[in-house]
Amino acid sequence: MLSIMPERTSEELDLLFGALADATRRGIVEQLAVGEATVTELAAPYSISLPAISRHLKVLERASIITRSQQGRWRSAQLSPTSLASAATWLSQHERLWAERFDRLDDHLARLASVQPTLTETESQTPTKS
Amino acid sequence: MLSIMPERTSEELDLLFGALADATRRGIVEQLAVGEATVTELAAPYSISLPAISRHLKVLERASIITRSQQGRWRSAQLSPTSLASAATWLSQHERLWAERFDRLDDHLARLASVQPTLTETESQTPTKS
DNA sequence: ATAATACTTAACATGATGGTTAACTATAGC
DNA sequence: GCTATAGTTAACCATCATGTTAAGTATTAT
Repeated sequence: MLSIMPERTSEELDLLFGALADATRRGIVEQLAVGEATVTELAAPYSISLPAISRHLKVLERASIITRSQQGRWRSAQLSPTSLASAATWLSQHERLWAERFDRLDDHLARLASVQPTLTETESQTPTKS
Repeated sequence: MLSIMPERTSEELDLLFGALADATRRGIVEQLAVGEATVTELAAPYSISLPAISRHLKVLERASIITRSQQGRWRSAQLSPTSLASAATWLSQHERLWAERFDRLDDHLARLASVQPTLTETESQTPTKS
């Protein structure tokens, strides 16, 4: 398999998936997907304290999901280029072993690539036995 | 036949990503990708106790990553059809916002799709764990 | 019936998480 | 210099996670 992404160690994957296993942190990632933001901006949607946000950011940074920079007294966070892809790669590698399921994901991704989809559609759940 | 995954609640994503944030559990998923296996078989590669494995399986089950069945006194685990796709979907939806990175992943997936193996065998258990 | 096998559940120790408030650092503005 | 602003670090607390061993359940084998 062509290596686009560097091999992640097990610990790196622990950090990566672990960082995503929290709603606040996923929210921050979503917010950062729109664009770079300061800590206070990132904290705004939540009712938790700034130190709590600060620590969430540290978790995301340790997982290489974000990078941080400072200008003046403002520190901004931005999404790291390849991070989430590592998680996606792990998933796709294991999904690959279920052919139809993989196809479905691939189809899904292909559509996402082309246009902005309307995200509600009845789905046909076909339980496939291995 | 676009099958967008069902919307996952935040808690479901917590469980999903949280379950993958552990090397032993990812190992179990990898093992199950080869085929269904019993608890003892799944435990074999690891130096931890059976109760520990048993609990890991419960975590994976709660995250809907696996399902379990019982025949006689043997309980086997099998990968659940749509589970990992939910995580992959979340990732792809957020990756989408970085065009080139997404394209790279999409390309990657497309290549995987073309070399797709058909792995529909029964019980070939090979405890090769690293 | 008894014993072995394949697990699970219970009880417990320990460390990691996620939140808090209080105190600290550093820059910006007056 | 003084004060407000932006953020981090420290200390603490409650809860969850992950491992252990011991005991329990259910099925297979003798």
